[in-house]
Amino acid sequence: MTHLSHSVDLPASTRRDILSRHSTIAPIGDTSNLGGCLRALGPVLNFAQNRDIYEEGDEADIFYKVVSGVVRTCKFLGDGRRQIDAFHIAGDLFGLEMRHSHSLCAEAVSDCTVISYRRRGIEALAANDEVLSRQLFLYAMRNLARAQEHSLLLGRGSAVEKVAAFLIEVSEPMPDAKVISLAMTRQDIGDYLGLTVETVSRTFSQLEREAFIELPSARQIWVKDRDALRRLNA
Amino acid sequence: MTHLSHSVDLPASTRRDILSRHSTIAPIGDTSNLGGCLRALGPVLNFAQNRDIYEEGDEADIFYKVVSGVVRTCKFLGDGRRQIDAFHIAGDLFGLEMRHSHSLCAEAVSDCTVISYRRRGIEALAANDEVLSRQLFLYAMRNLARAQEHSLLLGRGSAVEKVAAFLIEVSEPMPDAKVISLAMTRQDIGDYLGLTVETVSRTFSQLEREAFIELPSARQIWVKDRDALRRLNA
DNA sequence: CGTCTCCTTGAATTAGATCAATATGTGTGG
DNA sequence: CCACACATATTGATCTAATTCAAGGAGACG
Repeated sequence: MTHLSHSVDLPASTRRDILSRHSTIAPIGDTSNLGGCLRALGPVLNFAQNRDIYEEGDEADIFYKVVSGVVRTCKFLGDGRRQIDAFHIAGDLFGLEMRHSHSLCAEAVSDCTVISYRRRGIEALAANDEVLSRQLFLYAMRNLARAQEHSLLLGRGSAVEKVAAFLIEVSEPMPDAKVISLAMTRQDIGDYLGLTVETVSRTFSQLEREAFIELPSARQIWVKDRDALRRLNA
Repeated sequence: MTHLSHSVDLPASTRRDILSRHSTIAPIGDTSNLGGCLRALGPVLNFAQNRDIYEEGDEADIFYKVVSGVVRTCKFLGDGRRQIDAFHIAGDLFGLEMRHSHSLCAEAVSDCTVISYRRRGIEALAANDEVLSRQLFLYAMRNLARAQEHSLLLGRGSAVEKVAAFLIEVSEPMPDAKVISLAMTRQDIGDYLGLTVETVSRTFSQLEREAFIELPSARQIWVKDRDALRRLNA
């Protein structure tokens, strides 16, 4: 569900992909049944790493589903401070809005492939399809519940609690993976958790020192004991 | 929209109500068209100040609309830290969930009156009513957009920015009111903004010193220049 | 090999938290 | 009506978690 995770193999792959090609099967994610209702509606698009998919304020007549790679949706303050709302992985929908302009922007964390859908299309369908319209409602409610959970973390969590929650979140969709490959930078993680890069880095080091995780490389994380991490969150 | 605001006159009014009886007309709030679809379904309930309406984990077969007074919905961490998700005023819906247990708890900030609805009822109606099901979707999306906006504040805002945003939020539904009566304590405001009571109090004092607001009493706030406050948020 | 981006670590700083004391206000019971 | 108790608010003094500033290090790529 709009989770954050590692990059997966890409059609237009660059050299950097070879390194992050750990190719675990991507989970279905947020879309669940909604995905079924939407199959084969739109064209496929590719975005290179760090490319904007859309900006805040852009017309929101199209929304997207991630096929591969990772997408971040975020908001900015006037002076450039950024808050990442969510990381989206294969199967997740993003960019579906109520208003006709986007309230967040979307950027490619890694090179990625997405499918686009016309919003008018889904609205027309939903009007005659009670299953689809229920799925739409559930989609929004699921994201809402997620946002509320994240608010608790942002408002009341310590740095350790935030990072621990992040690690649980990224490791959840792949419970059997020994090592998780992160597609995002420390800066991204900081902007997701309301921390600075330095604090994220220090907290990773601390968790490694305290034997909760191991860091074979900066972007590779071995979560040694997920339950112990979970216990860090009160 | 799930806003925070002053207490209004109550059926079972206590002495304290007489003091906060500034009786501005309560705005329609979050419900908008959804309200129309739901008229006259459930019984009316009264809750005294600080009473629980439901707790996190309770069965979510009923949801509510505020008739008068203010309700807070919140989450807790194991050690008692609290994050208030929203304050709900007259016209706002709360407690409508996707799962069959509540993911937040709801408490009466002031004495309040609410109407209850059966969830099964609305689900049955929505299946045959495309207008209602669209309203439900929009209701969820509106709350989602609100939660995302709030995350930016929680994750990246300073104390002054948070308090300023809060003041704008409470004063928005009553643009003509000279003085706003707050139903909630400094603790409530702190738990909404991810701050301590002391920081909220200090920030109020600071904003008064800097002439953005005036505080005739702790719960009465005169927002002297809303646009100036807005400029505090980058 | 040099450059660039990302990451880590250390030292100094600070915004906000914590601790503590006082004030204000409201409701209670004599 | 006053005296007291209890909630809530304010303010000051300290402390600390996280930020900021600064310096290196480690990959990745041309």
